[in-house]
Amino acid sequence: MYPSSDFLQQTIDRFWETVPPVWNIVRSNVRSEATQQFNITVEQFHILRHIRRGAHSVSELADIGHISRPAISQAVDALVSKGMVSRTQNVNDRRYFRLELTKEGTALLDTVFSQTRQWMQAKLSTLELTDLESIMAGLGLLKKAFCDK
Amino acid sequence: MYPSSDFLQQTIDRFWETVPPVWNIVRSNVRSEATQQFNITVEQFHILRHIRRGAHSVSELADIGHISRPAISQAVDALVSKGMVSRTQNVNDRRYFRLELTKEGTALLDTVFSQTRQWMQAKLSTLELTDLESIMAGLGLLKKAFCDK
DNA sequence: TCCGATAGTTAAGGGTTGAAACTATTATAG
DNA sequence: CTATAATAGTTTCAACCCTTAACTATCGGA
Repeated sequence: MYPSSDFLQQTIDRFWETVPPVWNIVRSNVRSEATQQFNITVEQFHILRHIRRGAHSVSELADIGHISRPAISQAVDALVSKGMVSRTQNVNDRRYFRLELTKEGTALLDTVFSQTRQWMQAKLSTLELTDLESIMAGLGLLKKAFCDK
Repeated sequence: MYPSSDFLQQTIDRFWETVPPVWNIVRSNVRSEATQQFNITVEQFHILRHIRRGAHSVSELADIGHISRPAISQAVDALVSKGMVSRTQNVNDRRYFRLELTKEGTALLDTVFSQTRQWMQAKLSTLELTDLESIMAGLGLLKKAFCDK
């Protein structure tokens, strides 16, 4: 047991007192932006984000977001009927449907994301550069510990 | 603009690619532990945790978790009817109801939390002590930036 | 050709959520 | 000492999310 078990405990406690509340705060900010202006839910916003970042299928989205495929499928369906995402069947392997953002979807994502970014910037701008570096490093390690392999 | 705007962007990007997936992973782990053994949902687990940490009213729980009072109220209700939480009216100010864990609630929380902790320990034990310190620091700053004031 | 794997969907059921309106109780202003 | 405002908490409601299980369609290899 390399890292002292005590310190591990404290880190886990810190996780619990930080991640859920912070995520709820960010989430409700996104919700108010996205819902009021575009009638888009937070989960749908997530999906738009991931599609732009290169996830082009339901399964990929499910893997990345660690959510079940049916959940993704339903959300994508909503986005397609809203005209934010297009779904085109692959010709070579017809099991695949390639998801792409439409022009409207891109515009929506740009708007909501830049508003959210601005809000997050305001929050984070209370910190020094070294603090940001610290957050960057900490999150990177957290991601590594939980998401890798 | 002290911290370079660029680095701020990168930090925000890192946030988005880390927090939601990590939280989903942890969430589904808790869900499978708590649901299968005790028929308790993740949100109810949260509430038990916070009550033990000293939140003894619906409003406090709502503030801490950044969730609406009605949502808390309903979840607490479920926990009371499951016998995990007791609700007693304050004699001096009868608007208040003090929430406490019952013996069963404490036992449940102990079990689920220790299982979750074990699982998280396994994940985090791939890291060095300095990495843990880094996570601890980063999360602390994140909490400060988003939750304070 | 048949069987197993893969992509995705549908169906059903339980939970969550926030807004708005409501009750009950206490504090405060006049 | 009332009228009013503030606070704690609940109920209702409508929309939503997620999971499991079962299903369709398609592909790939034995």
